[in-house]
Amino acid sequence: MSSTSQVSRATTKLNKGDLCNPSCPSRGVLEHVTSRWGVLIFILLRQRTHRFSDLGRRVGGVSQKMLAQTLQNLEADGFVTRTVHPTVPPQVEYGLTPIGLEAATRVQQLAVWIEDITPKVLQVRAKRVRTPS
Amino acid sequence: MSSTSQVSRATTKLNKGDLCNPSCPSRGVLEHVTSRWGVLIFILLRQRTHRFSDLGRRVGGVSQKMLAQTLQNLEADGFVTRTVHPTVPPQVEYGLTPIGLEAATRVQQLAVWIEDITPKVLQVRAKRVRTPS
DNA sequence: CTGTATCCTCTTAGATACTG
DNA sequence: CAGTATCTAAGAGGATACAG
Repeated sequence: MSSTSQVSRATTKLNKGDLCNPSCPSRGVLEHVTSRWGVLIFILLRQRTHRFSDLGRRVGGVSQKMLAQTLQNLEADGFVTRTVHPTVPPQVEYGLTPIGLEAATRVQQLAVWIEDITPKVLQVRAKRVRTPS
Repeated sequence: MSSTSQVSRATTKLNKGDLCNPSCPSRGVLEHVTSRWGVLIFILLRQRTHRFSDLGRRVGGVSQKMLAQTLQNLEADGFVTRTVHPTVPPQVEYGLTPIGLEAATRVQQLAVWIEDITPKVLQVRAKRVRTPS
């Protein structure tokens, strides 16, 4: 508990291809980006900016809590912008930073590919249900 | 439990860009591929085939249970091959199918990019800690 | 409208022990 | 070696109520 020297070195040092290391900070970033709701938020924000309730309505099955939490993570990482319009009632606009747009593009490319091959995956899954031997 | 008509229609129909729909099957596939351990397994298997304990050693922080579970998911989806060599002691070789290789390549591209921008993300996070206003 | 706070449930995931 | 089974702890996540 008291040996911090190793830890501090581990968290400040960023080795390439070190994702398999549990203390690699990139792992946290990757998990934010590829998180269940993060992916969908990226895809929606890439089309246009959205308001909070907007996102809540379009992302099927998300709760307010997880929506807020995911948005805060992505904002803290510098992917998402949060703009408060001083109107009444309050209106908050979520968008993407330049780096967020790049992330969104990459994530969506992966998502589109997944959608493309999903039929094939479903076929494979279905076959595996057959009685083996 | 007995009304299968609605469900079967929902699961067989694959609309493009329908990821926001909670019942879209692509969401499950995407979650397998981008899962915490799935990403790392893809990256390792892209280099070469690995044995079970091999993966367990190289993927930092994974338990046998999660390793087996993730591998089974990816195998059931048709991304990962599992070859049992009838030796003693038993030896099981995990590798990638053609479609798995494609997935691994895309996943790794994303991972590499994340590693690239992680320093920037850490800077943003650090700044947010400063006293606001 | 945009959240936060609380409570509560259910899944995930790790540790350990055990089997073929 | 390559898993499975079981137990348990921690966290994800949802519903509701409430605040600014």
